[in-house]
Formats: sequence, structure tokens, C-alpha cells
Amino acid sequence: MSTSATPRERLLDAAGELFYRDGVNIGVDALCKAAGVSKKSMYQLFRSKDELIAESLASRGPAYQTLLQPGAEDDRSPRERILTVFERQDELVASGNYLGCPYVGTAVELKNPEHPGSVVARHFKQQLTDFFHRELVKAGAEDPSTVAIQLTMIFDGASARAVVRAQPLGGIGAATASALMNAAGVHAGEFALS
Amino acid sequence: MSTSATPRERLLDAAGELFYRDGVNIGVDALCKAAGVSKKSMYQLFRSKDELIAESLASRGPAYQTLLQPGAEDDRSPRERILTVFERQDELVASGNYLGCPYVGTAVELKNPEHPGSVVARHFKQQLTDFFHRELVKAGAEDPSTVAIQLTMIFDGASARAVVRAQPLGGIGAATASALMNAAGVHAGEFALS
DNA sequence: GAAAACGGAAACCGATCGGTTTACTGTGTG
DNA sequence: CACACAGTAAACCGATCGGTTTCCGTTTTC
Repeated sequence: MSTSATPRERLLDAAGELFYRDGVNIGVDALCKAAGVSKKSMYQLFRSKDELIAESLASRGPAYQTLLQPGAEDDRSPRERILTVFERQDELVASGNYLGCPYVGTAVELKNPEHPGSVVARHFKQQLTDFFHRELVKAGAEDPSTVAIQLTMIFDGASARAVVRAQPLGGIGAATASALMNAAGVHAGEFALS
Repeated sequence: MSTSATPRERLLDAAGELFYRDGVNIGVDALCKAAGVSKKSMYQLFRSKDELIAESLASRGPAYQTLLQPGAEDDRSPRERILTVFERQDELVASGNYLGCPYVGTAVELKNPEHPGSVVARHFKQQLTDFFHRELVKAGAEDPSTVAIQLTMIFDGASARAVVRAQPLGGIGAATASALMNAAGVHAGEFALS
């Protein structure tokens, strides 16, 4: 399984998994061993462990985004597309071994907002907010900027709940997002100017 | 300042601060040095570092609760009492050096829901939800159990936002809680049966 | 086929990890 | 006075930390 990809890919994959599962304090030795890569190679591919943290987070961004957000070919209503994010989060939690949003979790562990990993986390969260914002504009929401932020907060709040409770969410995220969108004038099946 | 309290109190104080500021991976040596307590004393006061993590979290619970929740003497409406929590969170973030809810943060770092520290975190979060629930019942909310959970999620979502953005929240938590309570039939100045 | 680059295994560095132990200094208490 | 107790300082333990270096085999490149 491992020797097929390049050392860089193997490292990014192993780092993404182990930093998430064990936290950013896992040792470089364990990381390299899991990736089947020597420390020498690692340190000539990445300047430091901190850079590897940031790069592994960034490299998993697109896949994580695809996992949560419906694609452009999904032509359901903006409201349903937004709720899809929360339903997929629900499934992710229910599938077990969910340890919270990797980006928020890493930012929490790093403590330092200027750490390159924290910068990546900030960027990813903004992308999620941007997705919500696009859909809310399509739905003709009154204040899409505020509601997009609120939906992101609900997403992270549901994530926090899943972590501290270590139990399935039971649809509470989608229910909350739904209630909030109702309050913001985004109703079922509604499109702007239609 | 430090030698006045007992070694146990000094340790719990230093642990509460350093585990929050630097994460639970801070070393026992640094902890004892900050507390002015020898490692020998520490290890005969606490079975292990893990136990110290849990005990320090638990010992700060009441103060943190008092910091966020209005006291019983505050006779404003349940809705206003609930919003007070989010306003105080806002102030906490604005005052700087906010690194997220200590309980959620520790649970995230520990990764293990059976860790004694995670158990304390779960208990504290339940207490916050219980506070919301009591106020919602007083206000005659339709589904107080669900809304109490949703408010807790908004609290933790706002906390996550503060961490990843490293900026003031600007009242977004209270605004979201407000919108959600409106949707749940909890309006300004409203008391049940009055 | 020679040379250069790639990359893994492992030793090595000083520092720190969680935890134990020894030695010593107070501070009462009989 | 003697004794026990509480507590600090510091050495000590094996393991691991992030990071560097040496060695050597394999692959690519001309």
C-alpha cells in the first residue's frame, strides 16, 4: 500500500491521519515510521514538523470539502444543499472515531494563531463559510454574510458536542441549521427571484 | 504570591492556567516549577498527571460557571439571562488571550472520551446545558431540551470561531442565540404563565 | 559503465517526557 | 531532646522529543 506513492505523498497521508488521531504532539519518528519514510527524507521535503502540520492539513482540504459539500451537479435547492453539509457531518460522527473537525482541532492544539497550521485552518473554515454564503445568496437570504457565519458556528458547535459527548449527534446540527434558516427567511424549495 | 496557599491549591491553580495556555502536553517539571511545588509532593497529592488534569479542570468549574452565568439574584427575564452567557463569552474573547472553552479544548486534546479529564469536560458542558434548560422552562419554551442543546452548540461554535479567527466575536453568539430563541417561541420579556 | 541523485536505516545530539528516589530542611509534637 | 511529618531540591530512570548526520544500497541519467 505505502511504497507506491512518492515519499511526500506517503508522509502527507500518514501525517494527516496521525496528527488527527493522536494530536499534533505525536513524534516525528512515529510519523516517519508509519509513512515508511526516513527522517532524512522528511526533513529535506519539509523544513520542519510545523510545516508538515500545515501542509498535511492543506493537502486534505479538497477531499474534506468534497466529503461535506454537495457538488455543483447537485441541483437541489440552496437550503437542501446547505443541510447536506450537516447531514454528512452527522454520518461522519455516527461512523465512529470522530475526533472533531481536524482544522478546528489543530488550531485548538496549536494555541498560536500565527502557526502555519492555524493559518491553514482559518483558510479552510473561511471556505466553508463561503460555501454557505454562496448558497444563501442563491436562496435570496436577507443577510447572507451573517447567516453564513452562524451556520459555520453551528457546524463547529455540533463538532464540539460530538467530541465531548462521544455519541452520535442525532440530526441536531441539521435541525439547528434548519431553524436558523427559517428565521433568516430561507425556506424549503425557495430560490431567489423564482 | 504563591507560597500562601497550600501546595495542592498552588498546583491546581498553576495546572489550570498552564494546561489551558500551553495544552495538556506541557511537562510536569514546568508545572511544578510554576506552582513552587516539588515533583515528590505533586505525586503524593495526585496519582498521575492525568488525574491532575481532571482535578484542575474540576476545580475551576465553579469559577468559570460564575463567570458565564448570571446569579440567582439577577431577576431579568430567562431570555436575558441566557443572552448574558453569550455576552460574557464575547467579553472574554475581546479581553484577549482567549484560547477556547477550556473543557472542550481539553477534550479535543485528550482524544480519549474515557480520560478522567474528558469526563469532567462532559460534566461541565452538561451543566451549561442544564442552565439553559432551566431558563427555557421558565420562559415556557416549546421544546426546552432541544433548544438547550442548540444554545450549547452555539456557545461552542462561537468559541471555535474565536479560536480559529483570533479576533473578537462582535456579538455573533448572542445574535445567533437570540434568533434561535425567537424561532423557539422565547421572546423578549416573556415568562411562562404571565 | 561511470557519476550523480534519491532515499532508507540507524546512530547521534541535547533536551525533555512522566515518574521515582534520595537527601535535606524546616516545623511542630511528645 | 528526640521523633515524626511535610515539603523542597535535585539526582536519577528509561523513553521520547525535534532535528542532524553518516553510511550504504538503488535508481536514474548521460
